[in-house]
Amino acid sequence: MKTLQQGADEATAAARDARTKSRRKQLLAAAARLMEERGSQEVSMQSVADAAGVSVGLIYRYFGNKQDLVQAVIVGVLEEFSNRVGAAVTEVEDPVRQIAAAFKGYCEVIDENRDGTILAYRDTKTLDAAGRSAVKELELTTGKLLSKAVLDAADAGLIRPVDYRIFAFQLLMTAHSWALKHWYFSRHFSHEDFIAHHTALALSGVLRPETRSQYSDLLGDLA
Amino acid sequence: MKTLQQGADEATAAARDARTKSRRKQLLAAAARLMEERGSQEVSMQSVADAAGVSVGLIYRYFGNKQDLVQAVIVGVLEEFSNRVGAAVTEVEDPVRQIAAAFKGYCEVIDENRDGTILAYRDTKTLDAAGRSAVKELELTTGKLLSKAVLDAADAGLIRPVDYRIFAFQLLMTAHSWALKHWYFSRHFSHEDFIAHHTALALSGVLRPETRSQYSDLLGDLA
Amino acid sequence: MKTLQQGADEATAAARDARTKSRRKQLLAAAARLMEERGSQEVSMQSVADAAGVSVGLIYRYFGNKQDLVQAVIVGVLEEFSNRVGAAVTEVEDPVRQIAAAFKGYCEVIDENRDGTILAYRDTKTLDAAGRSAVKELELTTGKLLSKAVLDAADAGLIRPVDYRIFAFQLLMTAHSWALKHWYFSRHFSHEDFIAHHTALALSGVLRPETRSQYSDLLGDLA
Amino acid sequence: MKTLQQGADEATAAARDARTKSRRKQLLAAAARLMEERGSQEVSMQSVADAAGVSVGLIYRYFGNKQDLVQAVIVGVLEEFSNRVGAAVTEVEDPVRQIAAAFKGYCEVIDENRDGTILAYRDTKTLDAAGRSAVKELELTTGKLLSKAVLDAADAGLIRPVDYRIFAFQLLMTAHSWALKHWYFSRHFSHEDFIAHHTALALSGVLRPETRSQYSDLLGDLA
DNA sequence: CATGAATGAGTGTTCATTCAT
DNA sequence: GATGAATGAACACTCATTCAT
Repeated sequence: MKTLQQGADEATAAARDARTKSRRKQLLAAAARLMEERGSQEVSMQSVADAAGVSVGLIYRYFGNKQDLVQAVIVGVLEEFSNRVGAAVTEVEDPVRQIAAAFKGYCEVIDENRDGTILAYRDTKTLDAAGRSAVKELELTTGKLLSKAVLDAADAGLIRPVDYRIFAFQLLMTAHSWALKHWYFSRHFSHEDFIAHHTALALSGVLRPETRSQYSDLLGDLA
Repeated sequence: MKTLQQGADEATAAARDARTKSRRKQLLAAAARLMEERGSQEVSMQSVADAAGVSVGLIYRYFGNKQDLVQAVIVGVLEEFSNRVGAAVTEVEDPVRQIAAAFKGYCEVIDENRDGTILAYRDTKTLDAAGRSAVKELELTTGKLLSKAVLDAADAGLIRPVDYRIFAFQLLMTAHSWALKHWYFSRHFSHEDFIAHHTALALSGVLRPETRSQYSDLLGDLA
Repeated sequence: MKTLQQGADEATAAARDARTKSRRKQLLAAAARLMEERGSQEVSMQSVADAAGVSVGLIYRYFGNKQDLVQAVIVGVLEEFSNRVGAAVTEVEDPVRQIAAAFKGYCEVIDENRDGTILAYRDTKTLDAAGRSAVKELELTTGKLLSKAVLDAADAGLIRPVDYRIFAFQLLMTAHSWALKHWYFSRHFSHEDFIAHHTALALSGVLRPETRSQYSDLLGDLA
Repeated sequence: MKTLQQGADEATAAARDARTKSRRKQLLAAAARLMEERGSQEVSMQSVADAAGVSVGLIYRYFGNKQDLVQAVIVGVLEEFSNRVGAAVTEVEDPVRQIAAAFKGYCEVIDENRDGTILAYRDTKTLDAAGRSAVKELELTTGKLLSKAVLDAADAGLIRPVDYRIFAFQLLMTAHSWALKHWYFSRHFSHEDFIAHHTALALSGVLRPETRSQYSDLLGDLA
């Protein structure tokens, strides 16, 4: 049985924990906003503090040093990517349509956080070995969501015998390219068109002739 | 008619010009080496001077400031890319094989300068508007070499009606991905395999059914 | 006559007082350990709190600021010195042997707290005027224990007419030097040898020729 | 034979070298003044720069970091000590009078740089292992000047068989004590008296009975 | 043309101290 | 009494840039 004091201690400990978590989030959000805008190197700890409305010293209670903060921002971005793609995949049954859904989902997350994507590309190099590993791990996790769908489609005999890693990572890179080459693509295509074109192009490369007709809605002009 | 003095002046002017150019190259080479290795932010002007065996002050005679130097390095990298890809394209006749040749050429240049590729991705953002424009322009130039081949193939009725910009930029990005995701691809594929797989995948997506057989050597397992 | 309440108040007041004192001791002990190890400048208030198992804020209830804490640590060290030397002196009768006993006692206390000795030397300067005075006062107190023995020996006609302050402080400094120059002395002498040599040297300088033979046990080779 | 250019190069190189040396001295002097006054920890690099009339950055061209600067200051102090004591010793013949001269010389240097002495005591601990070694080495060097005289005196049969290291280091510590306990000694003694008293006390401890009369001028009241 | 000493604003980081709980 | 989150001034150190020589 708990004494009153223990109950109170637990309550305050829980409250403190909650505050700690929200502080972290607040700092992370401020840092993410600035770093996505300018790149981590151009963001000083002081500017993060200012943006978050706290003092510099406080950041160091939540993140050991700047590199830790940068890593947390990047990991945060990638985690959200992974979560949302996971959700997108599970909403469909047909493996080929799963591929399309995952790709679409990924493209959409990327679009909503283009700056985060670019940040991950630019600043992963500044992390230490552990940080880089963590980032790669997350990317692999996301990649596996796609690989799974590709393997399922292959097992079902719906697609040609393509190397699933080549194909899956190609899709990932394509999604990234919307952020990385936005200056070019956005000049010529809406994001929907970009997704449609690339979905068609990718599937057109792997679908078996006899199954193409089932997916003519995805193939567009390439049907 | 030229006086002797004028002749002498011209001669020295020319000599000076030559010396200026070689100094620039020397500085650029030193800067490129260091920046590709560590990223431009991690390279100090002093370290460039040391690597080039000159004084810091001298760099400022050839490049207005650090950003100028970074820009010159990146532009240098991209120019070499462009030149070498141009050479690769013109060596074949068949438009489809031109596409394959250009892609292969690009991949090879990228492979030989993976660090330069990454540098261009990481540090273009630090340039001013003019610098970024210059870089984009160069990338477009390279892209056009591919686009041209794609359009020719389409005109010849060899491929399906794919958007040539989507397809061409896709090939560029794929080549880049060898550098950008080298940690992943090199784990599973030799560079030759990487090229072969991606060539097959890309062409498989656009070749018309009736022409596929002509290019079965390029399509590999996807033939 | 005391009311029950008053009695209770006194009891709790006494209890509080006791708790206060033990808290002070606990903090002081933690601080002393750390500061003797690393020097006061290298010890943060947070690290003292951690070592004592309390919060930072609590330290400020017992010591106004860091300087107060440092001062209390140093004073504590010196007080212990004084107490222990006092005990050593009173255990002998013969004034000359008192000198030797006091010196030996002091050397032993120093040896047992070499770090404390060094701390007092290093960090007294960081104290304010009041702190420095307090420290000097304590040192004088200790010095007087020796001076007294010296004066007694002089009164008894056992030693030459040496300036007692010069002689007494010399002994103090010699004892300190075991801590201050430990890197040197410990390389060549055990602590017992150190004491023996210095006792002999010091007494040899002041003993009258006619009394030397009584103390040949203390004079060693110098007898 | 030297070309004109080579001659010019050498001239400028020499001039630069001279300027470099004087800059170092200037910075060292400024740093020494401040650090002797307040202790190295209380002196910021900025304050050294200000005192020397230069910018902070410049200090780092001459001293790798703050610790290097502190070490250079302490070493500078000790080197001067050593030099000046060396000069004092060589001016006399009689070994016993050499001891007295060296001690007197040392006391005088200490008196002229009491703050430097204290600095060496306080801040040697903040140096790294290499720095501490360098400092100890210098102290040993100075110690040897005294040891030599002591050994000579022993060889000449002028003094009792005292351990020369104990005796020599005792003299060093005594000289130091003028700086370390200046608050006490200066209250009671002029520096001359301090030297006279301690010379007498030290020699009285080691002189053989039959030689005392030769040095009655040094023994004072203890004669 | 070439040097490199000199500048000084700016960075990441620490830590004594306060105060709401 | 006791906590520890929060503050912010201070620090050591870096580096792009300038300019007298």
